[in-house]
Amino acid sequence: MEDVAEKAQVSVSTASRILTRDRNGRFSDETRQRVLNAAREIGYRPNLAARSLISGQSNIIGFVSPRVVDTPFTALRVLQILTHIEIACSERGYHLLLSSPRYVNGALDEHYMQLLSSGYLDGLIIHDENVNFSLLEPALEFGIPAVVIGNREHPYFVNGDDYLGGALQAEHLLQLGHRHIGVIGLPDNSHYAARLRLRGVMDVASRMGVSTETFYRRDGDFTSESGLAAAHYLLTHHPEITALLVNNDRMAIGALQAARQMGLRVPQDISIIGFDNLPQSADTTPPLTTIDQSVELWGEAAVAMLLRVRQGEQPVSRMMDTRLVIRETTSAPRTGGLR
Amino acid sequence: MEDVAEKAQVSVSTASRILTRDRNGRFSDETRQRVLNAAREIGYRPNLAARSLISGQSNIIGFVSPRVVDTPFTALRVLQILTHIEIACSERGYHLLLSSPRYVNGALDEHYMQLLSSGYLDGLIIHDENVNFSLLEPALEFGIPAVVIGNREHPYFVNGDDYLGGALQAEHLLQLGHRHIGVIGLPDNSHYAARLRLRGVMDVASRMGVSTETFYRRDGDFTSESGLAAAHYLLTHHPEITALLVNNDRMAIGALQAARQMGLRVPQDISIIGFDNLPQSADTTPPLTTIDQSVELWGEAAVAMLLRVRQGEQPVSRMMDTRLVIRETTSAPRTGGLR
DNA sequence: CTGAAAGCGCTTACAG
DNA sequence: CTGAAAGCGCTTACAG
Repeated sequence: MEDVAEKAQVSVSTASRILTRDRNGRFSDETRQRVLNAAREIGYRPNLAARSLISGQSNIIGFVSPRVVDTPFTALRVLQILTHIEIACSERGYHLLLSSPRYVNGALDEHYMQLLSSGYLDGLIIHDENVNFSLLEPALEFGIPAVVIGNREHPYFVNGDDYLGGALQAEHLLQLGHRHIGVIGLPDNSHYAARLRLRGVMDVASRMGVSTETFYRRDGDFTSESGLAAAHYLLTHHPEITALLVNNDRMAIGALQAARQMGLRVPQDISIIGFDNLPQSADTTPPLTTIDQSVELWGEAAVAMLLRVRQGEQPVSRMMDTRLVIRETTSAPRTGGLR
Repeated sequence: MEDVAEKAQVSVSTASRILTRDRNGRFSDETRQRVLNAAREIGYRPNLAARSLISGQSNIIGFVSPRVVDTPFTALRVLQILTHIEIACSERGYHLLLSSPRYVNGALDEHYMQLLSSGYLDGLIIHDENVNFSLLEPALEFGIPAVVIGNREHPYFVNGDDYLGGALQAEHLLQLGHRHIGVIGLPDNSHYAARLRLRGVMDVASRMGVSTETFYRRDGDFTSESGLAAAHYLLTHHPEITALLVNNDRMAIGALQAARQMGLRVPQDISIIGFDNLPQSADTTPPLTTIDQSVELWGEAAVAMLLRVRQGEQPVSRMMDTRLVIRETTSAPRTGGLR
């Protein structure tokens, strides 16, 4: 920068002001040109660390998603969100720092704390789906502006409407005529979204006057293996089941395998509906009926919201569009009754 | 930091030295304790931006993967690698900065250049698979230590053995007795890996004395849709084909759908072999035979290698284990001859 | 073993 | 419209 100033025959202050597009103080067009040219010739690029030190701004946004035991559980959804966060950040000139804090002995890992206090972060997008612990609180303690994905207990969040999604799942199956339904869920005290999805299911049943006594529940753990096991269990113990309502697509894909292994045709013998509409869900055999939550829009929404929070505004949280995607794994139950 | 020094009744210099575990200068245990305690009580955490400014070290490692047009082409593999890079970084106290540079009018985007010159990066892991442009060169110009994934023209790389993988694909199919083989590849002038895979295929054929005149090739573009289209084309135009050898799993999954749509049974009527062993490839119907390249180990390997490069060492590049994973989409061709 | 002082590369009141 | 100077929070020769 000194070199630039010298070459343009101005002071370092002037160079700095022109290069940072200081809104105050106008400069003669001529000076500006001299500085800009000099910078270009020298190939000057600002040192962000120095700028960050003094301005308190780093132009770095953090995205954190907890690592739970060994399960990168919602990996695909996280990737989708991450991809779009990266695009949104880069369009706005921000860099993206990624971290996946874990819990060791019930405490957040030191590395995350260290990041929060590093001065590196202008803001944080927190993927905070787990009921049992929060990545948000420490961030708030450090005064870092934050926006949350996956949980609605924070003033600023971006989410799908999980309750509505669950309702759509149940409505679809019930309208098709299914009454004996296997529900593959997630443990109640794990994720916000899972709880809401199931609540939506139950509320629709009661609204439609359908008894949930012939709903049989078996929980999985996000993975397709657990979906396979749960489906196998349900279909074996409750042969009257004609449809499987599954809490996420990964487990639904497992359920699809279970049906195949048991020699059941989908959807003729058994209907299956998932939740998430992963990219791969259109490619299953047969293609999966599921719930879409426009995750491809979440990243942009989260970044935009975060930047407004930084500026002291109070943006309103967003519930993204949720809709039923009917493909080929659902149909009316066979009239013949039991399989 | 000043507060810590004051509280511990030492100079700022001393506090700094103790807190950074300066290898030189020993300190009386008592002083050290005083400083450490003071730091703990105050909840002192270093400002990394300042440290970075002076030391020239940021403790940030960058991972970049190019965004090619609108195709987040190897998205799943990238995620797998990214996940493990993140783990490896965090275990070593490094943070991870993510960027996905694009090309605008043939030039790398300004945002990437800005990142390179920001002083934020201690090193770079570059996912550089595309033959047509390189993210590596600009990094080297800025003198940033770098390690490459997906390309072996750089001194330091981590890769799978794509040539061997292609050879394994072909060998498997040929040993089963297939001679009329549809090859779904990628354009020759796109990716290093794709080219090598195909070369392995061809070399094995000639080594086994099998004519490749009954190999029919049709290229896709990574996506399952393109795999579906290519498979459909091949199976329609060359009904004598008994096996499909596909350059990646995403396209293989599309091929699986094509077979299904055409009423062909896999593997009885048509065998299919993919490449990558994506997490979802075990969950297809039927489960996909494919090539595994231990991608779950690449992240750790890349980070370890990068850190050694930073220290001025010259680590040897790594070619990761590549092996055939036989599942249920391949079998001997039907003896009856044509379908 | 410990401290005073300079300096990393930038920005920003404060003067003019 | 422009410059001299202080300072962001830390580290590191240089002395003692």
